[in-house]
Amino acid sequence: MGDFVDKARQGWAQARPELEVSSIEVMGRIGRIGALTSHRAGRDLAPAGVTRAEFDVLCTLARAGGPMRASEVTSATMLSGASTTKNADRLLKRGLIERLHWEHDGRVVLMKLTPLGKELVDREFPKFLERDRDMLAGLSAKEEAQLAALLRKVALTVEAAR
Amino acid sequence: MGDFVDKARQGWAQARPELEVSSIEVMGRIGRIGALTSHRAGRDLAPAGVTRAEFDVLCTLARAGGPMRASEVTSATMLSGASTTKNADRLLKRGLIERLHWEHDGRVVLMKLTPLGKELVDREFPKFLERDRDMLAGLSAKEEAQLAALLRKVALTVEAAR
DNA sequence: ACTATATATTTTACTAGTAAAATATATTCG
DNA sequence: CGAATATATTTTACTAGTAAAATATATAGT
Repeated sequence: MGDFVDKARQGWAQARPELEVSSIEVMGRIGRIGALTSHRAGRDLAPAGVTRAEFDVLCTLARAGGPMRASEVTSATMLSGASTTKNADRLLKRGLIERLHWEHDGRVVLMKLTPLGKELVDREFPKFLERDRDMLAGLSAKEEAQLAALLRKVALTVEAAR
Repeated sequence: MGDFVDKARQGWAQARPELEVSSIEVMGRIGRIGALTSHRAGRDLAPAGVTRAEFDVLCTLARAGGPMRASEVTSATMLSGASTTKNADRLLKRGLIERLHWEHDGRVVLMKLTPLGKELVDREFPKFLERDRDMLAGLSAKEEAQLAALLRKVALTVEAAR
């Protein structure tokens, strides 16, 4: 009994036996796991009234600890600047963040969690972490550490490739 | 010099030292690597005139080797059924797939690559694999196999959690 | 056979995301 | 200083994705 990538590999072995597809064993699984967990998080966040992307913004601000430039939020969330503006509008309307202007540069917009936004993160982020931990339940502590270290290497390569 | 998740962990350690966030070492990296590679693939596919999602449909059909139900394409690509219809419309208009009807069940729509669609996959999929291999260049063969095996375990858990 | 129910896909109405243009502010250099 | 250029964000116009309703076909129960 295999996972999605086992089936995909079998398919390619039949359809294009000459192709060296082994890299999908890693990259294909990363894509699949990422998509599944992102969908799942979106579903679980619906009752809280925020989308996956909005929650991502809130968490980014929560771990920054203080005001953050819109452009920093953009690069952390990997969305476009236009999306950051829209997410900020929606979060503002719900009273979860506030917009500030920076005295040293009038072009810059700072975003900051409101107490209500902090509450939402305090309530939802632990659930998010718990779901993530559940997905790793099949691994020993040692395996989890090994996996993290290997992924870190890949992440550094991918981030360097821009 | 750390990756995105190293920075995120530092942030949480400062902002919420009581939270057990170690699972982001794995799940956060999976999400980040997945998003980065997906963006990259989208950019690289633009000259070929297809989106990342459309290419995913074409590859799914290519490795199936023959006609596939629309619903099977939907579950393989993890998009909604409505998206499959739209992707099929666009790919049809470009002459990359054809739609067939199944004699045994009139509700079913079958999708199948045209020779032009096959050509596109034959041309673009190897580039896609090469980019993936480049992202794994920092790993030894043994490490890559280890990483694949660990991810497979996680994938099975995540897919079972459906 | 006939009604009710289930299934596969498409359509509709809407939301979220983006690229490029527009706006506003800052910096540089003659 | 002041014109040209650079930077940060927002607006505009558009594309892609979705949930739910609609459509079409199939299956089950009587």
